[in-house]
Amino acid sequence: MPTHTASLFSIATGSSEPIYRQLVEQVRRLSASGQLRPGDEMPSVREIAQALALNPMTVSKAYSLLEMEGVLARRRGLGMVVAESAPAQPADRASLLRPTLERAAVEARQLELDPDTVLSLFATILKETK
Amino acid sequence: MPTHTASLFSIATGSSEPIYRQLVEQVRRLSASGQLRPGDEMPSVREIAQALALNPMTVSKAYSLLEMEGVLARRRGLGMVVAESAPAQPADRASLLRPTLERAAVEARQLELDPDTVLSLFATILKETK
Amino acid sequence: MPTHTASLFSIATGSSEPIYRQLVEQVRRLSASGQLRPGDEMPSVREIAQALALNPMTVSKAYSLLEMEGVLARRRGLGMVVAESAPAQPADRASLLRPTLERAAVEARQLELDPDTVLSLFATILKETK
Amino acid sequence: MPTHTASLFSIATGSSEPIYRQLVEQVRRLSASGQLRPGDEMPSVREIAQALALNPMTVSKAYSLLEMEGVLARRRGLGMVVAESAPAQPADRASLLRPTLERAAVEARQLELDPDTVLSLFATILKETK
DNA sequence: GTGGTCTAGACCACA
DNA sequence: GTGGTCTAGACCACG
Repeated sequence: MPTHTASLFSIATGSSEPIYRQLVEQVRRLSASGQLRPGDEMPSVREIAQALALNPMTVSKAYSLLEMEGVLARRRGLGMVVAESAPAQPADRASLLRPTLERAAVEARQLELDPDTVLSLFATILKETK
Repeated sequence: MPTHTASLFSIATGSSEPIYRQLVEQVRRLSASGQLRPGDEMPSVREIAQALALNPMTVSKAYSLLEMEGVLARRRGLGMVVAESAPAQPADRASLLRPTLERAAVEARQLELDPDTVLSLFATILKETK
Repeated sequence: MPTHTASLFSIATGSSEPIYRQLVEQVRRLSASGQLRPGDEMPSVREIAQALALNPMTVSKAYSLLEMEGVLARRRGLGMVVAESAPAQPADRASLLRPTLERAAVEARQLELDPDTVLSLFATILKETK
Repeated sequence: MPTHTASLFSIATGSSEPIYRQLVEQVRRLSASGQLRPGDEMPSVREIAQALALNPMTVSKAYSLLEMEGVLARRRGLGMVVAESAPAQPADRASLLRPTLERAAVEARQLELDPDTVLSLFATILKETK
């Protein structure tokens, strides 16, 4: 199933997070959650670059990294597709979230915040985000 | 009350986060959590630089930013102290944690993870970190 | 509209005012007076550094402060531009001059100088400066 | 006539202007305007330091500079007095104000402000300050 | 003693 | 190409 829209992605050019990394992580998550499935065709570099007003090199760099990771595969003359071996197990999904949660835990400890307080705050935020 | 130890700080030189920013955020959290209180004398630039094997200018940059933020105050010729107006309310402490939690919530949603799963994972990580 | 000349700036290396601050204040005034307009590309750090025979880090420090102030914006990998939100109203221009005028007024009062004398002296100086 | 009060001076420790320089300039102006007259005894270093909560070295540095300038004179065993030769002509008084006015003129020019606008603004400020 | 500024020169991340 | 970070080492102003 081809993926026609470049609007899959939402890029914050003002963010401190590099653009290419935003792209990489979004594709990684879309793949892990099954919203992108093995065999899906990715939009071309040029298409994404134009749609998001980015430098094509930036998009290309993201694709290259995703290819090295095994999330995407390059099909000569056909563009990039989601790799057949792309992992989508729940366990992996959770592991993608772990680094951010660990960072939050460290910050909470430095702030000497009570774990229960932190958990209930996080629960509230999770509901707001839903 | 003077602050004698430069071991207040733990720096990860290998991190992608700039050293001066690690220092800024640690002081900000120590102040917000009340571990540094208004009037406390900060260790001198040279002291921290030597203790952490950093260039004095790196430490100085962190101090300058903290002064601009209003967390620290400069006593000319005498060193830096925690500013009298430095905020330390619990509400502020939680707000310092919010951005990271919000980011985690967005990532969880993109991964289509169940909120309860996420919360229990976070609870586990909080215990590990304690 | 790109800004081609680094000769926008005039630096007094002998002054007691730090170079980076001279740069900051000049950009601030050029922006407030409309000589630099939102979207204008600033000369690169290296370009200014070479033109004025300064260390690039000195220029970079000025740019960083201006970015924090919201006068300039960073386009990653592309250089700095004048921020869209940079203020340029006449009211603001006058307010930028006020502190110096207030200081002069206080000094005049301490010297017990007649206001009319002071004003005519200032008028003369304004003509000389023009 | 002895000068008993150290409250002659108002020091802003938070100002960017060095304390010793604030002292120097205030004495200079008080002398130029005749509020301090030749032969007047100045408060002792210790007295000023205690009254204003300053480091005695800071006060001493100011006195030394004023002595070098010829504004004050040291009378062994008697402390500092205002020098007999201390100038108080109106011309000198105005010249003490000139640097600040020149700075204001330069800033006004850089802001491309109309001289008449600047003058009327200054007139207003002078009235407020009176 | 304190912090502030500047230089020269290196390396990195980003587009 | 762009700006960001860091080091090593110097000098200065302040108290």
